[in-house]
Amino acid sequence: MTENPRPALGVAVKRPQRTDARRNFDALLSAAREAFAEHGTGASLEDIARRAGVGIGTLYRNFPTRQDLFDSVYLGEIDELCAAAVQVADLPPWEALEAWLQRFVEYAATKRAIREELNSDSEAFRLARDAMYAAGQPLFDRAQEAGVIRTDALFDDVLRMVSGLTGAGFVDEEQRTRVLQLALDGLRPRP
Amino acid sequence: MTENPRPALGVAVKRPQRTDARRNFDALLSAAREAFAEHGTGASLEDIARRAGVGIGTLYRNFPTRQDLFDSVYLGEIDELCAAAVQVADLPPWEALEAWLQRFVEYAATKRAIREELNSDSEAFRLARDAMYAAGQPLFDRAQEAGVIRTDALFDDVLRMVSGLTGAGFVDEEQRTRVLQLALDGLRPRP
DNA sequence: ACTATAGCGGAGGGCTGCCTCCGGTACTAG
DNA sequence: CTAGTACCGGAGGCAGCCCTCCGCTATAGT
Repeated sequence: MTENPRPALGVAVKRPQRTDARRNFDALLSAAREAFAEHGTGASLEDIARRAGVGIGTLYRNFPTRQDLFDSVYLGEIDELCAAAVQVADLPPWEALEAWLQRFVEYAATKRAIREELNSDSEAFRLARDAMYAAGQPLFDRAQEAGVIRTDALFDDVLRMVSGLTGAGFVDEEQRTRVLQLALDGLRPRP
Repeated sequence: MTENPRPALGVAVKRPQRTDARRNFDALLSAAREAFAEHGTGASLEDIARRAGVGIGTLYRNFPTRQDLFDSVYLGEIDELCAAAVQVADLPPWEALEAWLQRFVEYAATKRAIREELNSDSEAFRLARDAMYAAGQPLFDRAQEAGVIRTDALFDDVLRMVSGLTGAGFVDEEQRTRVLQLALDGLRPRP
């Protein structure tokens, strides 16, 4: 799960060579994932090191800045999300877009830090946003050309709408799905 | 603007008697409003005191806990928002609901702290949520009875959807309005 | 087995924020 | 004007976080 060496979105921190070092590296990554999800962007680095059962020095050696750690945790996942866009490509236009967005919300809903950062203008997240656009725009265009999305809607509108929904704190998964569908129905052409 | 003594939502901190003390009290409130909007719930209290040109002791005397300050800043405003629900009551059902929600988004969009807290389960914000429900539900019901809102939508869905949109970070006010309208269109009955 | 070295970890200095406490200030009533 | 007191403000103790530095340890190649 964490040992995937894929060069996510071009921003990378190199994984150490020695086996013990790799174990620590992975433990840090997974501790950070937890902490960021729980406390958002500002999670304590010392706490992350503690969770990982590792000295604070080890954290800093692997990830010199908070941003490095943050990027390592999330960019890979965003990458996967983008990849999911091609997996839905064989569905009908509307269903494909819907499925992808649903997956996006599902993913982001539990990641407080992602939500905080999504609207920020940090370097790495500009990349992430761009990637999301590159992945989603074709789905959107296809649906629009097929006439199942009103012509006055922009993909940017949709993405931001869905980003917002992501942080809305629903009572359960079911409501989340329901509301997303409600909102997406607003995209259909009015008769 | 800040000298309104209305007992907002029942949670209150009493405003001091002496004129100089009242000046400080108001200065704190307005500094806090700024700071909370800017840095969210975790804004530094010492910074707020500084902005208000007041000693930290004065802040703590007036607002013993962060929550007290927070409540004093926001509950009054929420109260106003609820009051706005009756002001739109003479519009047609759909337009009334739309206008009220639009106003809600407009208000909350600039208040980072509100967004953070809206989904929390803090005591005071349960009150606020309840008040919002009491204010908005009638608008919603009326629209639903008038047949301009699909029957499978719940008011809770709508409120959460709109809460979410509130934190979506749009490029400009125009986009915010547009997206909200898009999302709300999803509430209309499908032909 | 042995050694060179990649990697470890936590002590420590600096910083910021929280909150209390109390000597001093300045308003207001008379 | 004066006295009583409501109110001020910041020094100071505590806590948590950031980040660096360096003596020690465990690994990997021979």
